[in-house]
Amino acid sequence: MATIKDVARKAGVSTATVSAVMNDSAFVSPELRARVVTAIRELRYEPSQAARNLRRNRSQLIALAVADLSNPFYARIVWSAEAAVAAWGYSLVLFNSDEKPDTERRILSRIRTLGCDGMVLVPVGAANQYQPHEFEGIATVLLGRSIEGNSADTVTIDNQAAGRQAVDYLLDLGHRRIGSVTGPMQLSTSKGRLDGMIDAMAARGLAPQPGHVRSGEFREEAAYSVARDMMGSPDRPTAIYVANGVMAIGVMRAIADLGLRCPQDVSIASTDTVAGAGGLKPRLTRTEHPIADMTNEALRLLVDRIEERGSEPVRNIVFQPALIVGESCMPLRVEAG
Amino acid sequence: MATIKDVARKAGVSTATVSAVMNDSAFVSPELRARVVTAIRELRYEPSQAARNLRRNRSQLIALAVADLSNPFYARIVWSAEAAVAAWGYSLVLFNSDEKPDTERRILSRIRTLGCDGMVLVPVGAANQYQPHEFEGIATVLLGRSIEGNSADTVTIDNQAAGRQAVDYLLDLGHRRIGSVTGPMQLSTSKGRLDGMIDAMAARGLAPQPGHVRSGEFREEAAYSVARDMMGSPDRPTAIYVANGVMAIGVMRAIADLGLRCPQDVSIASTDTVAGAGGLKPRLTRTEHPIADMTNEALRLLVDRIEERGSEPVRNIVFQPALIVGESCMPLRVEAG
DNA sequence: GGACGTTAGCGAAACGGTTTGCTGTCAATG
DNA sequence: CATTGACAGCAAACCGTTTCGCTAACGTCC
Repeated sequence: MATIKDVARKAGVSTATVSAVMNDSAFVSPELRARVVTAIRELRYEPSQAARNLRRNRSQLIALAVADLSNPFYARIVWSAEAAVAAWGYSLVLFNSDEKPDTERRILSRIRTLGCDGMVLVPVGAANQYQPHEFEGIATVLLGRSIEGNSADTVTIDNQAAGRQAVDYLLDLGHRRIGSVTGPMQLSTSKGRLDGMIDAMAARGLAPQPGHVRSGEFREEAAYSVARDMMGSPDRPTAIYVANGVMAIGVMRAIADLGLRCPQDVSIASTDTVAGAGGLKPRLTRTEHPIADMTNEALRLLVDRIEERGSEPVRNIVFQPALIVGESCMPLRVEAG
Repeated sequence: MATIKDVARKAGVSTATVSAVMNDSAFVSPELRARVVTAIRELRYEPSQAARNLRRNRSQLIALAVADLSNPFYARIVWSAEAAVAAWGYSLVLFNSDEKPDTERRILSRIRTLGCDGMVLVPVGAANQYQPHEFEGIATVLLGRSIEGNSADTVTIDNQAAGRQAVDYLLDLGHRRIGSVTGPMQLSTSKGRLDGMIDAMAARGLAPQPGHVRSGEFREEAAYSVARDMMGSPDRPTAIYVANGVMAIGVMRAIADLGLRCPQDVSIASTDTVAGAGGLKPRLTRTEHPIADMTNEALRLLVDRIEERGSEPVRNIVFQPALIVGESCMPLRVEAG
């Protein structure tokens, strides 16, 4: 590996001049510049990022820590984030906390020692599990979920609106006994979506029955067993609002295994899905997030923080969900004429 | 941020001693060790990875460059790779070449300047597009696809076997007019799978009709238009072998849009799918790859190369595909008694 | 008791860049 | 002609570690 000294020697100049040429950081006469450029090409010189990092105290690395890489929703975020990070001239270091606060803690520490210039984090823990020093000295944007009391920038969706939209749709179809399969209650997303549901029902003088609201991990399996349990009883709901995409798949599987049909016997609406890349039948009625836009915005905010160093006020960007009507819902059949 | 010098001063020792304590690289008397440990804790000292990288010429970074992050197949690889990389004590830097050789070239250069200790690459170009120096001095494992003439370790599947298995299955169902929608011919995967198909047919004295073999980008849209074209003509095939998962979705969509049914009118078999996370209906008959195993193996080989420095012989690991029978194929209906 | 081996710990030289003065040159100016 | 200013380019300091080679101090053995 050629170093800057080799280039300098070959071109008959000082290393400072080579550095100036590399970075366009000072004027260099055309003649010398040409000699340097030639030497660089001939030696196939590439500057050592490590040395540069040490001196500049920068790493050109942006960390992304998502909650669950097996979830297509996060895979989609990763896709967008890679493109955005590259476009800003950084490289993406990827972490998966797998919804485990302990793993997340290790990741935060790792991000710190790697010296990443900034991080985009989808937090998985309850607000009180975070230490302030875990965020000190590193630009941070929280994506999708927020942490109460944390002073980082956030990019989220309006979860209450999502729950409200989906459940309003079910109510408009005539459903009254509506259940919900939702995520862990310590997460802002789960809580917001459920609140939205309760709002929507309350606005019509209704409330979900106690046994019809179940929460569990944001995973297909958890949703499957919860739904199977809930839908087994005779006073089962006629419609279900599911808080995320992979859970919706679990719920649909549970319903099929119970011998029920969707949408004829049970209507299903969800939030946040990318499930099945369009191939799932019936296609889910759902509220979608503008994932790519959200991710781009998160990186815009982050790069802004990294490069401005300024202490602008905290920014909380909230995106609105949009209802996408599929084939997973039907008007309530009146059971006795 | 406290440096090693601050710690040394506070503990009344030299930086060499602090370093020895940090790395357990030399014997330090219990007394001094205790003083150093205290100082480290009190100053909340964390060594600068940048300085360490410069000195050790290591970055603890492993790069993964995949061909298409929007493809669930690669998303699955990313998931496995993140876990494996973390388990080996490295961090994952992720790149997406988006099937573009130019982008890939930039990525390779970026990986080099970042000083990644190694890389796992899903190559997207033809063999003659690579310069030997692009792989010099950095441990490399090619995953999924190989590059003819390249001396890196590889982890691939037996593509011919995959094509053969899938097409044999279609032949066993009685199909004779079998078509194929496959990927770009400069890729080892596309070529191998098609060869396998041709082998299987040749073994029964058959050959695909010229217009029934179409290749295009490994994308849903490309497959859609190619399939629509091929299936529009009256002598259309009764079965199609599709070379990858996202293409299979495109083909199924094309068939539905042409008013044909799968499997009643057209049987479809594919290779390499993770499509639709199990939700796709009808479920595809396909040959699957052990993606997680392949990825783990790739990282095992890579870490081995990184840490052994030895010049063991090149290793080419080939995994066997397995046929998974879904509902997308039917026996050929005899058209005239 | 001197020669010699061990060994804990230290000082200083790397590692490969960037950046800050500083120097020497040359043209313009009074 | 002496002074000044602009400016191209350089030498050296610096970033925060690791590591090599050395030095004392100490115990051992003839």
